[in-house]
Amino acid sequence: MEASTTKLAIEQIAERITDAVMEHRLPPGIKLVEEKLAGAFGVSRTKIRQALTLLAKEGLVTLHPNRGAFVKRPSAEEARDLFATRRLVEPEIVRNVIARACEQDIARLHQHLEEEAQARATGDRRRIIRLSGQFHMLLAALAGNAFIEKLMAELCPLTCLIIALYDAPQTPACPEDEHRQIVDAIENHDEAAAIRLMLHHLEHIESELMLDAAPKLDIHWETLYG
Amino acid sequence: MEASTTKLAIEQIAERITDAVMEHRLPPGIKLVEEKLAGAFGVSRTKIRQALTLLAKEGLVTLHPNRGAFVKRPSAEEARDLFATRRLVEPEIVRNVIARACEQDIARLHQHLEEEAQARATGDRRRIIRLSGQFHMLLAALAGNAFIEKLMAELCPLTCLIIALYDAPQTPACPEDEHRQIVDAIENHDEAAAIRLMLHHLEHIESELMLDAAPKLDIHWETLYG
DNA sequence: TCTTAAAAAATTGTATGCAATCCGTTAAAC
DNA sequence: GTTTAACGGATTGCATACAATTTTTTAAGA
Repeated sequence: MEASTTKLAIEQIAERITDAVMEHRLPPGIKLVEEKLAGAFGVSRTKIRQALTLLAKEGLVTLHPNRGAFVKRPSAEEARDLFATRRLVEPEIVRNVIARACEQDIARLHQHLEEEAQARATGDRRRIIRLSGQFHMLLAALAGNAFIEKLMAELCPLTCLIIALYDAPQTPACPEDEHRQIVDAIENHDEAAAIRLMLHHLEHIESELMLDAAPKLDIHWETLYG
Repeated sequence: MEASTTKLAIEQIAERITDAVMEHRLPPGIKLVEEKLAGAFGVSRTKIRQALTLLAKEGLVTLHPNRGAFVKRPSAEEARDLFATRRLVEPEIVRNVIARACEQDIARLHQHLEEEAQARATGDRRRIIRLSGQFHMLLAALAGNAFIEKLMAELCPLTCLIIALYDAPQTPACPEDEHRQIVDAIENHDEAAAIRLMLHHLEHIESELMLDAAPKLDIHWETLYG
């Protein structure tokens, strides 16, 4: 979120804020002060304001009138709705990818798995979390339906947020081989297996959350910039 | 789109523009000049601009840098993607409504059917088109999943747009009884029938479009305000 | 008459300034 | 000591002014 020399479009600003949320650098509930962001990005408040309305539409940010913008704190019910939606949509994504993917697409998937493995090897937890989400966004992109792709582009950052809020203290990040197994099944055109693995993967993520417990209340200022 | 005395929030501005699109008052491809809208709504361009970025995110408007905002002209491929998405999502909506709907919800559905019948009786074609879309939005709202509701709130106006672009010249609006039959099946908790009717309804709408022909090219200025 | 070039008008992109609102602090009252 | 009121600073909401860009108009040339 450091100032940049090139002029940023509002979508790019929104994207950088989204990345920060996905990497848990901006925790749920934190206030996004317009002037601070304007300074950080080297633009006027006008553009920040537009970026924030965009993010609010996306659902990543909550706008309280006259009080400002805050990173969303999804309720447990929203979290359940989100996973229900993903369980509906992602099997369809898998079906479409199997039906449409060319060699180049498969190569991109392998490349992504490689990046994930690398992030795991270096222990870069933030990158691991973001890449985990982006795996599903990549799949959605390869499925070739613009609306479903856009939906997943919203649901994935929100999922990261939910994990930040409801994750058990010392849960390890999603096991890498679940992603790899899904790619394997896709490559083998084994639709049933791919869907089963995807659903299992989603249920696995959701089951490790503590959706019945109260969400984490406080922002962990000490490690915010750690 | 006339000027108003009360101060409009940007969401309300976006909503009024959406309504105008749904009622085919703003045809696909038309340019939305910021100053004109600002005058019409009695606000400054700043707010119009935010409303337009919102609508662009929603997919109802296309933003060409330095050239302005235009009501979207969805391609045939986008139209097919849209219906594919609706065929995926709306059966789930029907399932959830059957599982969750209380008497009050059913009453709202009946009330809506009544409004549709009334619009049909008075021959108010614009209102018929908008209400047809809003029937599906109402169902989505009753399904109780915020993400699916939001998705449908985007897909329905776009569907109206697609109908404006690809509809056969003298196709009558969707037969009313298809909506009524769906509500009947929901009331009877007949999930299989409700889903079958919904899919049939969607296929019916899509099949009457001329997605293989070139979209209507020009804006019909003569009847724009007719 | 058609094409090209230049000037003018219209429109978008961005920053800034000011009013309205909210938040935290201090002071007063009970 | 606790609650309430009022002040000052900070922040948001909005309109406006100006720069950058595009579109339209006008004029000249082939």
